[in-house]
Amino acid sequence: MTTPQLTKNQALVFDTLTKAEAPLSAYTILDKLRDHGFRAPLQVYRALDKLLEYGVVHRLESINSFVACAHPDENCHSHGLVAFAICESCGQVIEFHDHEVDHRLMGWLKSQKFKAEKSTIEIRGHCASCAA
Amino acid sequence: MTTPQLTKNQALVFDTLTKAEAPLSAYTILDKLRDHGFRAPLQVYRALDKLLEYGVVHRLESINSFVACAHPDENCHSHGLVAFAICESCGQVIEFHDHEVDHRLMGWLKSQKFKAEKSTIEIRGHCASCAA
DNA sequence: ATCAATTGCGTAATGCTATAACGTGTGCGA
DNA sequence: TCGCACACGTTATAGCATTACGCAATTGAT
Repeated sequence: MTTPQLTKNQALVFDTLTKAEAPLSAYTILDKLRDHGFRAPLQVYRALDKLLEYGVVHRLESINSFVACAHPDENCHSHGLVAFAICESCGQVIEFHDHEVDHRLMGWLKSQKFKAEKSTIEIRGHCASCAA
Repeated sequence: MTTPQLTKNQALVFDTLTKAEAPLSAYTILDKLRDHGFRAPLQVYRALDKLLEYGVVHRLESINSFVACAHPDENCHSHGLVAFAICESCGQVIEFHDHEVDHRLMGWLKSQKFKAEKSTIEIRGHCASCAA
């Protein structure tokens, strides 16, 4: 699956996330885009939905925020599982793909006859710079 | 760490979660406990905070809900990582502990000099009964 | 070319999730 | 008995997400 041409709103949201150094909440994105004509949360959520669908943005469930995918080149949907380490001090996010973890979890799910659709792996703590 | 005697509110919330067949949101718990004198969200959240601290309840970040721990005997804080499979049809949750996954993730975190504090592994999909 | 279906967009209103900021009562050790 | 820690109760507010409605642009089959 290749990423289609982004619409104006989608491009604005994506650019905002790309330039940010930490995950942003939908409402933070909204505030940053008011000068570009954004007025309501739904404009952000609709763009985010598409960007998530295209796999160029990730949602961080544990902090209700969004980040641009760290692998602009490849499409993230092909990576299987993705894990995130989220620094609670500086907000920085490290993205991680591991086939071992993937394989192990999938094996367990299979043994339970569970059909996986979406997955979330998020570790919160402190990054190297912030861990005093 | 052993679980202290629960207060009245904590016990009410814990019982509600234990009897439920699926995860409950804080507000759902609140509604179920109105007859027992609960009137405000904070009463629920305060009880939940303690129950989470004691390790007898888990928070499911991806669906903003809470479940009683599936291992009443042992204390969940000792298990290291916990993974959940959440059925999007029936709401049932399967809890899972795996040292392999644990070890692998911890290894990666260590290589990044990242100090982990809280972790979330949640897989959403359909359980054996619901996957038509 | 036209009509229908799809998709994106804008706005307002609403609902759900979580916390802040008060103050009260109770038990307990110094 | 004073001070502290902790649980509790209430009100208000902040933060996150969706529902519902209507319009505009695009596509694509007839």
